[in-house]
Amino acid sequence: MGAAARRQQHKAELRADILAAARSLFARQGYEGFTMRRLAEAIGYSPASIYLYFKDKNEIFDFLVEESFATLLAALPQPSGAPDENPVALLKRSLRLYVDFGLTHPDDYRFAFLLAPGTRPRPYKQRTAYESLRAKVALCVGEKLFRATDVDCTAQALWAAAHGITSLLIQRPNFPWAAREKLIGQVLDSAVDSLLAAPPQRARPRRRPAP
Amino acid sequence: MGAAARRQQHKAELRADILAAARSLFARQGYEGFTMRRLAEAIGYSPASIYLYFKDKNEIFDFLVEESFATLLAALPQPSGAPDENPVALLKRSLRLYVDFGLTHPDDYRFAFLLAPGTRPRPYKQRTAYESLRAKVALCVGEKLFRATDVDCTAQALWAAAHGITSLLIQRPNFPWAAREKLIGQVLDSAVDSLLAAPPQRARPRRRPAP
Amino acid sequence: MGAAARRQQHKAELRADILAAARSLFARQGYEGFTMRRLAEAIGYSPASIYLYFKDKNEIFDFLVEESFATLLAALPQPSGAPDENPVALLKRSLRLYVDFGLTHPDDYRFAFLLAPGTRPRPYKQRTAYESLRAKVALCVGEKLFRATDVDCTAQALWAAAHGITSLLIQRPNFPWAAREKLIGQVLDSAVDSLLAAPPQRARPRRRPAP
Amino acid sequence: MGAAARRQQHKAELRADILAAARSLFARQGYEGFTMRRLAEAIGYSPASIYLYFKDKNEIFDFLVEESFATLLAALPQPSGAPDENPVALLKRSLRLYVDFGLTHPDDYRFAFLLAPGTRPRPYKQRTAYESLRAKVALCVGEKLFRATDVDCTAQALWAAAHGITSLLIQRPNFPWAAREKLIGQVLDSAVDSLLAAPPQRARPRRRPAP
DNA sequence: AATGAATGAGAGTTCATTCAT
DNA sequence: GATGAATGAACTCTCATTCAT
Repeated sequence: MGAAARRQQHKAELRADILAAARSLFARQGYEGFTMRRLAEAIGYSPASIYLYFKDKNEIFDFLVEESFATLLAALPQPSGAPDENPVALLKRSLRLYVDFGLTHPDDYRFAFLLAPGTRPRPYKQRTAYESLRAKVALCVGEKLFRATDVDCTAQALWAAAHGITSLLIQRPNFPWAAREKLIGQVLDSAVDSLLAAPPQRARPRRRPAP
Repeated sequence: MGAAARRQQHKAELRADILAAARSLFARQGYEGFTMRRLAEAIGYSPASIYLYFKDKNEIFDFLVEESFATLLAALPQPSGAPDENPVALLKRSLRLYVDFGLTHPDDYRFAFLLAPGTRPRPYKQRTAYESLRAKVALCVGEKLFRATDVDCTAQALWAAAHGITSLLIQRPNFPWAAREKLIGQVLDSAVDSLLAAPPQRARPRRRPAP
Repeated sequence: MGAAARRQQHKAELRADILAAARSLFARQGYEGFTMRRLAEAIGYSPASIYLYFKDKNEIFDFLVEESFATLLAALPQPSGAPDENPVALLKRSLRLYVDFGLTHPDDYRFAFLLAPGTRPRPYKQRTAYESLRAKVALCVGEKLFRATDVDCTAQALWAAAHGITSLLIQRPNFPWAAREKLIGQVLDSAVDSLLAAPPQRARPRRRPAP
Repeated sequence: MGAAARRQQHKAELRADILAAARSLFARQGYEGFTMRRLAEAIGYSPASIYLYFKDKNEIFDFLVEESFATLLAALPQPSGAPDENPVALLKRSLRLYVDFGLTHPDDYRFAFLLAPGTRPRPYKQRTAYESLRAKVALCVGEKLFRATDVDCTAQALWAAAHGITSLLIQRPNFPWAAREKLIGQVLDSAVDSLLAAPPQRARPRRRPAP
């Protein structure tokens, strides 16, 4: 029994090693630049061994995509997570977490949104991440905090903004970007604030003298 | 003479055919997935024939990237194009043209911004497109039409928004997007309007008379 | 254990087969005329298999050149081999062994001295073979057995003679050569005997008794 | 007529240009490294044009080999050239001219004796050059100037010596050779002098008779 | 469970050569 | 006479994958 368990554990560990190495290679070399030989080398096993754990190169790729979405979902705040929080604040926090996830897990983000999606179109968990965002937007709309009422359109516009800055920062690391914090803040604030039913504090020109 | 001219023209046409086929293949298969043999098949010639027109695979790719940027630049409104236009309106029109370019020339957009930029880092015309946007933002800032004064940060935030919606629409054609017009409008309006020194007309709750 | 050993041996044998076939092909076709495909066919394996044993075509070629020089060096008599031997006799024996090596290992000789040396210039073991000859000449000169005192010039002249007859016999197998033994003997004897301080026994008309 | 003659001459000139360029390329790159494209470039014509003058690559090569032998033959002294000359002196002069020809026309020498002869075995004019040497040796033997009586064996031994030094000097230009003049002299003198019926004056310190 | 050995398929590229113009 | 255009065949080398051990 102990031996079997140990074997089981070794197998799980090796599988995890393969996936970790594969993720790094895929992210660094792209789908086609990735080779099973290099993966085998990276984990210190023979190429043939990989086939004991995965059917083929594609299966590894697909698994990683799924996993990356799962990781992303886990990183986003759960709708029920902070019950008393202002829905707009929650939304902003979510968007910010989304961007931060991309910047701290660029490989995952690449898998989820940037890697060869045209070539290999399949219905991933992708939708779920969007649903998570949509739910938070729906909350704001439901509480009439937003002028707009089209939940889908609004959620998608926010996603576009968040994805835009995230993907650019990841894919163009050598571009002379402005201060990262300020830049991300401006993108997200612009996207959210302009939706508010009442102009946000910070944005309103104070003291309007009576005519 | 007539024969020479005809030959000249045929050559130019074939060259254009090769480029068109190559662009499509690169965009659909990525850099590594693209093969000279498939390109040859696509144009109905032998692989060797391609080498009469281009030195190698790389030269084709590089040419297409440059060309795509050039096409994009040509599609953007020239700064001096409409002298009397409101700078903000010009900026909005530019962003809209940028998005439209991506949607009507998705392959070009892919070459310019989505294809394997990390793997093959080279100094493309990329920067010029950004400069074009930056100049328009500078105009708005110069005329104090924007609250923000950091030209780079603002321009980059706008680029992020435009790129975000463009790339998502291109790369996820099967996603159940909201009405395209409305969606694009919302993304760009949000991004620009929130920058304005005075709240935009349309967005401001008109003087609500005290009851 | 037995299985591993058997595998080991098979691998070594196959490697040797590849080298043998490659040597023959290189010698018959020259560097450029040699192809990996033909080599693969010659050994009854796929082209890809060769790459399990050698990095590339160049590595095979380089190995064969080195090996041929090593084989030649091993075939030459060691200077300290026969301490009591007359230095001139040792020298003659060396030259004769050199020629015999070329004739019995024509492919090796081709690699060492005839194959595309201008095109692929590299610092092979070449020099060592010459040093071996030079040392023997130096012995003769040191013991004042030769008239000449320029060791290098003498050694090189002897090399030229030996190389001349060897290379001609190898490269022109269809030429109507005189009796091989006699021919080689004449070339080498001429080259060495003419160097002797005192006319060699055999060549001098013995003590002519006064009539 | 004038036009036709001019055309004729142009054709002959171009043909000569092709051959000259081809010789240089073959000698520098070897048989396989030579390409029709490079040849075309060298002469400033299109590859197709070459085929108006020569059937194919092989024909060019074969012609050059023949031509090189012809050039060599022309360089050797004609047997009847210097009627009163000492046959041994004539022989020595011939051998020396042979070596000098190789050193001053290394490309020709390569074609005649060094280039891929195993791969493309054909009955060239080769024999004639040997016959020329053989005739001179026969003269010496006929006049009893040599101890040896085997004309073929002797001629071949001399050829071997001359070829040995010539080919080494051509193929190993970077080897640290002794003074060229001295080296060639030693090789040829050794080869010829050792054949003489009576030891040559110069070489043996004869018992100096008291005056 | 692990792998050494092997390979069919295919990559980019270059070649000698042909032929209509 | 000259060539631009074209190509079939061949090149070296790498890939994902299989299978006996």
